[in-house]
Amino acid sequence: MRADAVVNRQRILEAAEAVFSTQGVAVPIDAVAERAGVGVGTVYRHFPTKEDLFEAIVMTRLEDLLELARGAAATGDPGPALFSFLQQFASQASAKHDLFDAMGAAGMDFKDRCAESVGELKRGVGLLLTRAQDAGEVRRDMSADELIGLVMGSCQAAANAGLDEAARRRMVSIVCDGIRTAGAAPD
Amino acid sequence: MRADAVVNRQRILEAAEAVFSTQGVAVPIDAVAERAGVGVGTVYRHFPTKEDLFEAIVMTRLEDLLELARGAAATGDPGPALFSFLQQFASQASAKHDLFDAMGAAGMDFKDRCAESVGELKRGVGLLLTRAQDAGEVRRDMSADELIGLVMGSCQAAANAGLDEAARRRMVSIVCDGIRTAGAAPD
DNA sequence: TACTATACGGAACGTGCGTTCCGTTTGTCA
DNA sequence: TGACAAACGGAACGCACGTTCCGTATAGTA
Repeated sequence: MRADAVVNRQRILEAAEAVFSTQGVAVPIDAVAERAGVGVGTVYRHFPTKEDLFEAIVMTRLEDLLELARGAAATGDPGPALFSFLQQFASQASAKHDLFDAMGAAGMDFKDRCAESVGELKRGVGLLLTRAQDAGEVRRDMSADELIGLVMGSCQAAANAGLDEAARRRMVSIVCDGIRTAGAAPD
Repeated sequence: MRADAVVNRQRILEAAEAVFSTQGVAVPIDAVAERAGVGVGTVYRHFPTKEDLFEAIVMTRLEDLLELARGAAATGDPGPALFSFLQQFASQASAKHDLFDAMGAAGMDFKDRCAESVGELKRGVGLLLTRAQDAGEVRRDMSADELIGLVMGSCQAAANAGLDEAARRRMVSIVCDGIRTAGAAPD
């Protein structure tokens, strides 16, 4: 690969990361190209479709989150480990709007391609959840899907309504309190 | 207004109600026209823009919800009144996908037009909330915006993830439990 | 029944965006 | 430095969708 091609590829990835973060998947490819300082043709040589580019960005995001989940699983106290992870998850998702599109329905049919990674992340969260449930700190009548939905939903709603980070943290806290077993300390 | 025009207007409204419910605001006008059994031109004579049509549908939805909120406010026990209202709210929102678009960011700039109704609904929910807070049944460190965000977010996430009604009810229950003051009975 | 204002249908237009194409530029290597 | 493959830029294409336009059909009326 030619040297300038390597540089451009990197620039495109950085531009895409920035633009998708703030605008989500809906942003036109032209915006990515402009930000990267290249023509659209160049973007399409490196990433044959918009989905390919999006996939490249989101995959690393999902892997980071999975890493986070694994780290939490290695932490001592199951309940707090889960709650702390959920806050970090929410923080990531709020900063990177593309994650909404990746995990929810984005219109794009790229869901299939990321399905594996999303599934892996869900299993990771599931592990954290069952561990907390087995420790008796979290109610049993719920799934990882529902938990992720609650947290992602909060993030999305907070973003839509223009709420600040404090509000979002509070919303996630409410979810955490809601999944606690009655006996566990609410603080 | 001519008799056939009256009939068509009604058909268009019914078709729009049905189509927006299941597909949200993203559905093309052609789909509404086809379902109503009329041409697109006819749709546009009755509703000059897509936003006008959408507005007509969503307005009645918002009014219904406001009615629901007022009814709940007249109910005896502040806590249960709020919780029961939230479940009904969620049930409505899940059945009518356009409500997501109406209350969240829909891309469309029709938000301004419904802003008044949405604001009224928010105030209605706010009343229910403060009543429950004053009764000591719900935590004070939260706003109506956050509560609505939590419930709408749950609905949207449940819809995106293909979760069933039972899961959605559980999610809303978790939110309800999360906003309860520590002392209140979780059931 | 004949006339006219009203309403209808759907082809056509404008715009935005994903994607492709091709003439031009540039890195690489002898 | 000269030549060629690789890469570039951006105009152009195709499609989807909101909206408009106009020739045709029809409800209402005398």
